[in-house]
Amino acid sequence: MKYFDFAPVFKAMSDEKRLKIIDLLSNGSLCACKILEHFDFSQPALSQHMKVLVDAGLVSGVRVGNWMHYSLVKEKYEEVISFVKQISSENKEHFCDEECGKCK
Amino acid sequence: MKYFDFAPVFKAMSDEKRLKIIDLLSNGSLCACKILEHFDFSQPALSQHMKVLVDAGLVSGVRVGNWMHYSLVKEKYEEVISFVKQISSENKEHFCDEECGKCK
DNA sequence: CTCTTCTATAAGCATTTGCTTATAATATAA
DNA sequence: TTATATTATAAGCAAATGCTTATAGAAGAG
Repeated sequence: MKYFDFAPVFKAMSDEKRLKIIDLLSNGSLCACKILEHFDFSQPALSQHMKVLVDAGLVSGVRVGNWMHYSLVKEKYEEVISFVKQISSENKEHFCDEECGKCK
Repeated sequence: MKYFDFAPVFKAMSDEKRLKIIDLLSNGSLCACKILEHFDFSQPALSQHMKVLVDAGLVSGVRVGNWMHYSLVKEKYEEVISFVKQISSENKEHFCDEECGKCK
């Protein structure tokens, strides 16, 4: 089942600061140094957060000279939305379609 | 910003087994013992997973005699969907609406 | 080249997570 | 009551997470 692929995506979204980073990037790309201004932690900490977001496919980064420009991968959020719709909806194939015999 | 409230929800969804539990419950409620049949881990491990899902508001549990009947809180998934839409969409108020001065 | 700026990586550490086994709590049945 | 079945909690442990400081790498300016 493809939801195995989404666990790392939700893990990347399970941190308040990373959600804030996503929000910051929603109106357009920003360089790392600009994102860092919104937080109290160190530059390496941000670099690690960005790596988590990039590895999850939620954010992409391109180097422009000395700066890393990060931006949202919009399609990924569409995928997340349709996944949440699918996993929570009835009338689809899933693992347990037999009755629960134990529970009377 | 309300996305601070969603970090725990995504944390609950950041585990493959818990996503599988959500999928199992999508066609109707199941008792814990029936859910457990789909996994290799112990009964206490499942109990802890269910607690995470219930605490996040993704699943509700009611005791029926000896059994706990778990079911999805459908509205919560609608909330998650609209949150993902909102956080990834442009043209909304967010933290950083000034230009990135450093990045020329 | 050297120097500076921006970003990434390495190592260390405290906290959290996810499991285990053992035990307790809850509810039914005899 | 006692016995059984289902679920929850406690304690312990290995692995993962998120931060720190120190260092390294990458790119532009002089």
